[in-house]
Amino acid sequence: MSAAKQSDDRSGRSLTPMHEDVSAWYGDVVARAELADRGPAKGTMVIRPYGYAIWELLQRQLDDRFKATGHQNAYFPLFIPESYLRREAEHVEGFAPELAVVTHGGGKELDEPLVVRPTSETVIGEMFAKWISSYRDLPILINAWNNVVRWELRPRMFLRTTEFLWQEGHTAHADEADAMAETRRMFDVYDEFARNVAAIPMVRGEKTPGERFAGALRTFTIEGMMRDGKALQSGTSHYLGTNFARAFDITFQDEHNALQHAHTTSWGMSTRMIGAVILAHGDDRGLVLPPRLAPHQVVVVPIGRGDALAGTTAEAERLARRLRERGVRVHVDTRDQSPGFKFNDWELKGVPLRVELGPRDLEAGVVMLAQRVGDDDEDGRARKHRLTPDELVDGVGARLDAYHDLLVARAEAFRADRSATVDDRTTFDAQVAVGFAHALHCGEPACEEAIQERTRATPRCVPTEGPDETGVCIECGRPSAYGRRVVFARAY
RNA sequence: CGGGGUGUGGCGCAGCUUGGUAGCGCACCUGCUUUGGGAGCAGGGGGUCGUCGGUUCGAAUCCGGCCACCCCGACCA
Repeated sequence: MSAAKQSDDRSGRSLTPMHEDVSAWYGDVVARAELADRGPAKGTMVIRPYGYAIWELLQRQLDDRFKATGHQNAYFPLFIPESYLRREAEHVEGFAPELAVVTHGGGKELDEPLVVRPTSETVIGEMFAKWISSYRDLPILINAWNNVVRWELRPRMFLRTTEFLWQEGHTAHADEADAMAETRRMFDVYDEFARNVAAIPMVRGEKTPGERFAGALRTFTIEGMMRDGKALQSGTSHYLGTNFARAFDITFQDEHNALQHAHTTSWGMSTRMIGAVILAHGDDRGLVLPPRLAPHQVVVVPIGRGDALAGTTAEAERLARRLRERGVRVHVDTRDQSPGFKFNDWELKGVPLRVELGPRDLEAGVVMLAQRVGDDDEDGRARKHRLTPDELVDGVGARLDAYHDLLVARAEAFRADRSATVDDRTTFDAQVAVGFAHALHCGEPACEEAIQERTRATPRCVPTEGPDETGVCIECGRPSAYGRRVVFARAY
């Protein structure tokens, strides 16, 4: 980034405007909202308390969904013998370029190098083989919360770092139908989670062969649209067939004494989802957090000086206690800063609701309420509404829910505005420059590459829902594949 | 790996052309005054100028090597 394109005042108070330079804006927000810092080694990231609090909320709500669908958590090792990766041909090929390999330990060269897991299909396959011998052992439904390492050439905070946190689900089933049902079930869980927790409407679909997970037969993905019109893959669910079962001897005896290979699945969502939240909802004032992921859903700012401040602070604490009783995450900002500073700071940090409580309010028995987005005045500032403490406390749950719905509706409207069905190349090229293009495609990898070469757009997915349609490929004119339109976009 | 940049207090930068031993803004500390949209004044702390070597009486500045990081492409959750 050239110095000239950066904000005039990156050290000061203003963020780089999003329309000016999304990349600089993103970096500013991550730093100034105290989500994360760069680690000392290239591509590494320190997740700061505010950012980690978001991750914990995400983690908990996603984990609840895994438990509700019958999964159990377990932990598998960080180090994997290098030879394991080689056992599944496509899998090695896919991951070889981004592996970190440990060659020395305890001051000695290792007999066999150890790979730092880029994902755990192989170790888990090995363990499944040990644990499974009968159809009665199936299905086995496991999830692991861990860190993985993929050597990245071009890191970007949260979106693509060398080490990242995620969960990886791994299951084994007696037959294809059961494994496919699992693949789709978790795909639905991710989609539902993205919408109902992260407030991001997703395009649901299946990856084209070229974009599939290395070693998978089918890969399902949820793709969100970011504020710059680019797509972000936010969760994937794979049907692995018997590929890993054959590579790791995951076999069982069925009801008829016949030896069979298990059908496996895997599915993951990562800290990248935090990047999705930043890029899907943020604006020129900074972060915009969906209430279910906001570490503070409400911030109360007491105003005044001297005795008056002591009075408003005491009242703010009382109010906070009442809100907490309703299960709301509240923070009272008692820092020695001006009110104006705090308003801007919490807007930057994306807090959904702000309550101001000054001497005049205390006198009148009211509080002032402002919300982060969706209710601005002509000057682009949040409108302030006068409420009694009772009204605030009684209405806060509904207000947060409405705010969540507002974020979803806003993101849907934005996506609709930036999506189009296109049938000619000129329109296609213009469309992928600003958003999603729904187009017919022949399915040939070479043709996908030609499109990417020219427009930097890739097929994101073949939507799972939507009308059947056939015709000719937008690029080469040959008959279309998939029986559906394909969503093309530039992607993170 | 290709292309483009940058390395100077915590952050952002100036100084380098024309060598003379480091400065500005923000942040930080202290005090007083302030507090309804990023407070003011005064005082103060903090930097072997990425690194190694060379030139020179003297190097942030000139020369050479090395290293690191950032941005744009190819790979990826």
